[in-house]
Amino acid sequence: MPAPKISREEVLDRITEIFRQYGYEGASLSLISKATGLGRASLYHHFPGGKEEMGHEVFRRIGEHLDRNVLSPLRAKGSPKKCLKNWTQGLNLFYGGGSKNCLLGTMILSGGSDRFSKEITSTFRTLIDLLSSVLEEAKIPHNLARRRAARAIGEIQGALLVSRGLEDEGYFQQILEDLPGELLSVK
Amino acid sequence: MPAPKISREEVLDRITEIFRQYGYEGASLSLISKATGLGRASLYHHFPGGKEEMGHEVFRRIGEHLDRNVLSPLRAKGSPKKCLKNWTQGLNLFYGGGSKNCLLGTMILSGGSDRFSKEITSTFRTLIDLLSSVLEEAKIPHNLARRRAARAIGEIQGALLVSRGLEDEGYFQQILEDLPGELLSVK
DNA sequence: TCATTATTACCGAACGGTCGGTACAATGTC
DNA sequence: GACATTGTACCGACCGTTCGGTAATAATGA
Repeated sequence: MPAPKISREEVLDRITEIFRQYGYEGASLSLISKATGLGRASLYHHFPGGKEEMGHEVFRRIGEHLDRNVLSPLRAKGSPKKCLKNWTQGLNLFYGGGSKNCLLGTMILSGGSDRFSKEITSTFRTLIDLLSSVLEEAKIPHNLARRRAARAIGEIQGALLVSRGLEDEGYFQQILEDLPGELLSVK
Repeated sequence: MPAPKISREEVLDRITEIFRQYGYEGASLSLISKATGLGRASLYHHFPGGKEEMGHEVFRRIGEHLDRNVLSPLRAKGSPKKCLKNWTQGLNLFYGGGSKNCLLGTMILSGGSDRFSKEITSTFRTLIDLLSSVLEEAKIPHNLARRRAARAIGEIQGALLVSRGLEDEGYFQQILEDLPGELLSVK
């Protein structure tokens, strides 16, 4: 076989970036072709299922990235406070300090909601489960932990959206800074 | 002149619904034509500027709705607590209990961000200004009031998005219920 | 009062262009 | 030669938009 110009994972990363920026409907094959350097035919060779298959693969890939860069701190041993600090740091990097959209949000509001509802809900659930388990480790009662975790996930999504709406990335950073303290507050 | 089949404001309301559901790019003229009962060509009679003019008009119209149904409680005389309660009630109605997208969020993440950035930022700013002024009336220091108000707007957006992601409208309701208390807490 | 004229509302058909997707021959590597 | 990979050329469907034309009402003048 001829040496691929570019690895499959690298292809997926670039497609991810297009989906993230333009949403599912806005991510045209022309854009994807340009971003990957692959012609239409090549794209269909790698993803016979077309755009929809690309979408599913992108979710798989983003799951890996999320796991490695964002979720891993939540699984690490160490004080909950430290865990959460590392988590928000990971989030900040993952979202480019507030400059990058979240693929989940973009997909939900740009026509991918029906196609990828399974991936979307399960990703949100994983996030909430993991976060709330850290809170429980900090002696926060189960129900409260779950409520706070769910709320925090919403806050992050909202912060990404509003910081874009206000054209002020500082907004995202602010929310992120305050999160660990509020999640662990005894109130 | 022949009697219009449908009033301009009614037309705008239906177009708004399409934009809200499908986003700017996803809202095709065919969809809009179907929703309004007007042929594609007729739409250009009412909106010579085409889809983009429709977008701007939709923002004007949604501004009116927002003002009447959501913002007015914040301007009313009365205890801040009462104001906020009425506000969240208005929000709940406005967003169909969490079942309807927010036009702002949808536009931001579906290709309308550049075209309508002026409308989007100014709407967010108005919301934050008004909300924070209510908090200041409740003796909350200026800076804290502004931070809490901004955070609340983000939470609402996040709640709408995540409730869709989790396919659980209860999530939105929950956030909404807790908001007034947290905005006014002395902590 | 009644025909005439403007004005307005609307639509069918078509424009050039892009969409996601496919058929197939050519290429390069083993 | 076998086979994975790719470029080219193409498809029908739909995109936002425009044009030519029709029909209904309002305003006009005799």
